[in-house]
Amino acid sequence: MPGVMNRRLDVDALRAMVAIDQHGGVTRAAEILGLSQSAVSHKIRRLEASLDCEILSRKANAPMFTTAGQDLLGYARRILGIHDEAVLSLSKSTLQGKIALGMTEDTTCTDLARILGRFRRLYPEVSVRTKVRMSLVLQEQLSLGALDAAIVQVFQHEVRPADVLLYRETLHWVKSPELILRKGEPVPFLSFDDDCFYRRWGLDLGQDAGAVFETVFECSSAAGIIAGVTSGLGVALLSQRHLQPGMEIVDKDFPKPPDLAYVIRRARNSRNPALETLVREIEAEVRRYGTLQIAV
Amino acid sequence: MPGVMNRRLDVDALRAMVAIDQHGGVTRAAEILGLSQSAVSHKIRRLEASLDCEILSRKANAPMFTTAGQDLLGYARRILGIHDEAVLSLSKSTLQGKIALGMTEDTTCTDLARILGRFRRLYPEVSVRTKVRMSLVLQEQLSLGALDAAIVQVFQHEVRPADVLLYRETLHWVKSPELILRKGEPVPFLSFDDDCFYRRWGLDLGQDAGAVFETVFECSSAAGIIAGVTSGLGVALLSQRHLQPGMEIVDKDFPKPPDLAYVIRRARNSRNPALETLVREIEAEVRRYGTLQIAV
DNA sequence: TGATCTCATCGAAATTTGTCATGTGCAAAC
DNA sequence: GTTTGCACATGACAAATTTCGATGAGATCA
Repeated sequence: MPGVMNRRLDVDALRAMVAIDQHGGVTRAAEILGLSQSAVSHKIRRLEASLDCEILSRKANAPMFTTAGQDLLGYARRILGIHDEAVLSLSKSTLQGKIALGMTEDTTCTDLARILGRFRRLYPEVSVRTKVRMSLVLQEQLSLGALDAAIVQVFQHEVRPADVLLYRETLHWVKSPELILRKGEPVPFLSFDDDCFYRRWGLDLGQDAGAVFETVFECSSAAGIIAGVTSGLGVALLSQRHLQPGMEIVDKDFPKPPDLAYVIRRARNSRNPALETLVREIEAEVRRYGTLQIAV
Repeated sequence: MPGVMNRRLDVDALRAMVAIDQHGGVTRAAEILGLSQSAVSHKIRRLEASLDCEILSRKANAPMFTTAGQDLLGYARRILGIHDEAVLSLSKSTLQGKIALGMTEDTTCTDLARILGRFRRLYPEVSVRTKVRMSLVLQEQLSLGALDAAIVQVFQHEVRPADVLLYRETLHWVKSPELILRKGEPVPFLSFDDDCFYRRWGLDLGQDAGAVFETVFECSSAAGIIAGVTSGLGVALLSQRHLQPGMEIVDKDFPKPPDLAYVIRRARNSRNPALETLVREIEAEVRRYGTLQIAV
């Protein structure tokens, strides 16, 4: 049995435990942490060896964590809380200035509010003003210099080297099971408004693949599109996060849409240390929790 | 500047910081932690690089820690407190049994009481009985099997492989500045009683080196010897911890005594898991705080 | 000035961590 | 029953990090 002196809990291993709990497994936690599945497995193994007790249950139909694992999770959260507070506190510098940050409706959520709130407490001399618009508008305002940075959706292949990738999403074709699509007839399409770049991709699709799309409903909010789908009004393109239990995925009937990427995009020639710090904070938080929770 | 994601504070580096603060320097902290001085120096350097701020002040006549370093010390203590509690809590097992522990008067202190108190709370089924005796008595009782373990003083060269070394001490020859030693006359010697192994070494010295020692005062407590020295009654051998501001160190006038070691010594054939756990707890605590504080 | 002490730095050895490939177990589908 | 897919574990090894010992640099004291 290792002596007490040999028992040192690695902060990153504790963070891995919390990620496993948060995301429901070793493999998903590994993705979030940017490690391989086996690295995370090794970390847990090393914790278990160090403490000489089991943390994850290896039995079927058992909770993921053992009782000891649950106890350690509690300690882990406390340690990580102080650790992260220490890191933030000591990183505090005399940053100042103004930041104009854009975001889309579906990234306007409590997670981001918490990030911004903490940022304000740490850097009271920095003023952050946020604008909520759709992605194409945000991109235009970036190029006009009206925004310093924005969290936008782009297609995976449109990600730029200077973008900070937050996470990716898959788009799905969805409809209600009660909606019957007849061959040879135009497909009723539920569309976000002109500023949604999904819509353009969907309409271009109508020409390229021979399928005919008829826009029967336009709405600028995801909630509206979701309601339209569940009412059986038509077919829509929705990201994975927006899927509802009663929806039918009909990806096989239509061309596969490219993956989406959520990125922080900065205005060109932006050399603002405060902005860099904010970007880093947002990136770190997303890395820890995986996504920015949807507001729906 | 490193992103927030790269900032991970190593628990052992934080522990090194606390040891530096506690013991007044990198070199002493390294001894306590069982590392080389350069390893501790590297640890601090890595913390500083990770946080991109200075922790130790490298200026003369400045406090050891910078302001940021002081802040981080506070966090470090909180993190280590939770960390160590987690380790102890998860190590709790169904230990039981009886332990007879011996200790010398000068290790009977609040530190050890705290250790024993915590041990009792974690392992309520284990009964610990303590006896306070001088080192030679304790060693005899160990060999008789009357004790399971004891914290004893031995000369450095008498440390056994199975002993758990807690810390070392230097012995000094001391007297009061008002005591004048005349050449050719016997040296007045203040002696612990027959059970103190210092005394035997000191009397043997009288034969080996030609100096003549005359025992003018016997006392079994360190406090008594200290009082005799400060009263100018004679010369005594005292450990570093017992030195008082008004004492004059006269090491150059007498042969250099061997260093002392405080060890946990176990009875032979002792195979008690509870005892092993207690030994590890004591060892860990001493490693964290350096010494067991004197009771004087 | 020389001696001593403390911490920093360098080069290399030792240790730890992460990756890749593969193994193992379980559940679902056929 | 077999096959397939998914999740985590394990082994070998490379990469990264930490530690050691030697030495350098600076400060202090006699």
